[in-house]
Amino acid sequence: MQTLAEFKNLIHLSKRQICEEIFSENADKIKVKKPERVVKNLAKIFDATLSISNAKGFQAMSLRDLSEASGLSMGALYSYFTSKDELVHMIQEQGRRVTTRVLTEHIEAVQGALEQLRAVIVAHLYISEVLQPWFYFSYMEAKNLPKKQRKEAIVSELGTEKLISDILIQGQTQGIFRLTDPELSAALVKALLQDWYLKRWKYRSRDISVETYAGTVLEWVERFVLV
Amino acid sequence: MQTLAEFKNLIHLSKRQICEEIFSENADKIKVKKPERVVKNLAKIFDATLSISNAKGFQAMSLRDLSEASGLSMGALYSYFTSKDELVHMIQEQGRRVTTRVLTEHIEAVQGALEQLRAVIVAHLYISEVLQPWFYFSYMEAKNLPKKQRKEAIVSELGTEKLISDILIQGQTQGIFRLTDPELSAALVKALLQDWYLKRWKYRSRDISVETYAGTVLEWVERFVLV
DNA sequence: GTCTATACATAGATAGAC
DNA sequence: GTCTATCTATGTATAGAC
Repeated sequence: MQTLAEFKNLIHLSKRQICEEIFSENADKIKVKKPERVVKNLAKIFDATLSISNAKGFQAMSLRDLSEASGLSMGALYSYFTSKDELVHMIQEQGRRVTTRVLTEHIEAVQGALEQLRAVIVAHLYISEVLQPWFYFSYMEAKNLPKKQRKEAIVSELGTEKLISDILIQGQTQGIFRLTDPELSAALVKALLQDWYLKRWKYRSRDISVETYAGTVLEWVERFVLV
Repeated sequence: MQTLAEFKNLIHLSKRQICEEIFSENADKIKVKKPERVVKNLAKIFDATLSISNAKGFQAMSLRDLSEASGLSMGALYSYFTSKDELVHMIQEQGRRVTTRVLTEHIEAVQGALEQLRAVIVAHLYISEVLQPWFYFSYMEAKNLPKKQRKEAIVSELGTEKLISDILIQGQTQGIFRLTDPELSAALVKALLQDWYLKRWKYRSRDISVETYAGTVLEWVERFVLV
């Protein structure tokens, strides 16, 4: 099984690079034009947003809180987004893009249903480890978002689940897996994957590493799906 | 396996009864004195609170929202609680009391580790089905609560998990179960239990009944823990 | 017991100086 | 580009009539 360190090397996912992507996607809405400055300040803004929101909720985070934590004045903040809703949208959009890319790349890198199942499980756990604040935020705030963004979140949730159920179905037609309901099985796998980033405080306090967790999930799933 | 209908008959859990308990626990803080009236209005207030909060978040629910949805004026609301924090505390407290009672009763009703494991899994799924809005609320809002209440929520989370891990350990010493890490296994079981009430929209849209879900979880868990 | 009216604080957002 | 000062809306909570 791939380790987290190997995974990190493979994906080259720097905070800087993510913010650069966000900048180029939202260049029209961001009033500041000097790329280097934008990237630096966006990183501060996103970090602070995730940190405060994950502690007490996005709605409860005032822009004065954000101003203080990010080190930018309220006026300056509004040079990087035009409303609180737009801020959360930028964050959501970018996290989804990265996640989808990483998962599909890891699935396509290997052959065979069992290998692909292992790949998607491990990749999901590792990417949620690397981007834990984003995953937690995304899960917890989804229901509080404006309607359009809520829809996007649901599509995304079902999308990753379909990656898993497709693999399960493929394995079943190949005679490798045996399942009564691949969709339900995929949902349960997803639940195990999500618990990692939802309860990270618990696993950390028990010194459970993501590799240990991944190993256990793989055992559970394989014992259930394999013929 | 017990059905949901049988479970409901067994626990005699009426909304009315729950609100009566809340009343007697908080008689000092509630200004209205006529029991019948209090119970009726508390039910309206709690229903509306859970419904609005689960749609857009407790913090985003204004007391004007709550006033409109419950049919009570803002002034009247404050006859039943003295602050928004106290309202959420009443709700949390009561749900926890009911849940703990139901789970321990169901565990103590049967003998043997495997039977107890089955009992706690099914009971947890069923009680979270009956009180779904409360479970969802409790999970989603826990991190946004004031410090003292947040602690209580964590204690409660770890408490139910310990019910499971104790059973696992007991089964292991009896030679019925084989596990490398009972605590981690209990955590994974809990994750599966929680997914039921966290994603109920998904399971409902797929016509998965709680009995079907319970059956699948039992299969997964048994295949993993049994020697 | 419940209502309406209102006090007071804090929220998001913007204008204009630098 | 960023700041301070400020506008307006909305929040929680309460007072006092009924």
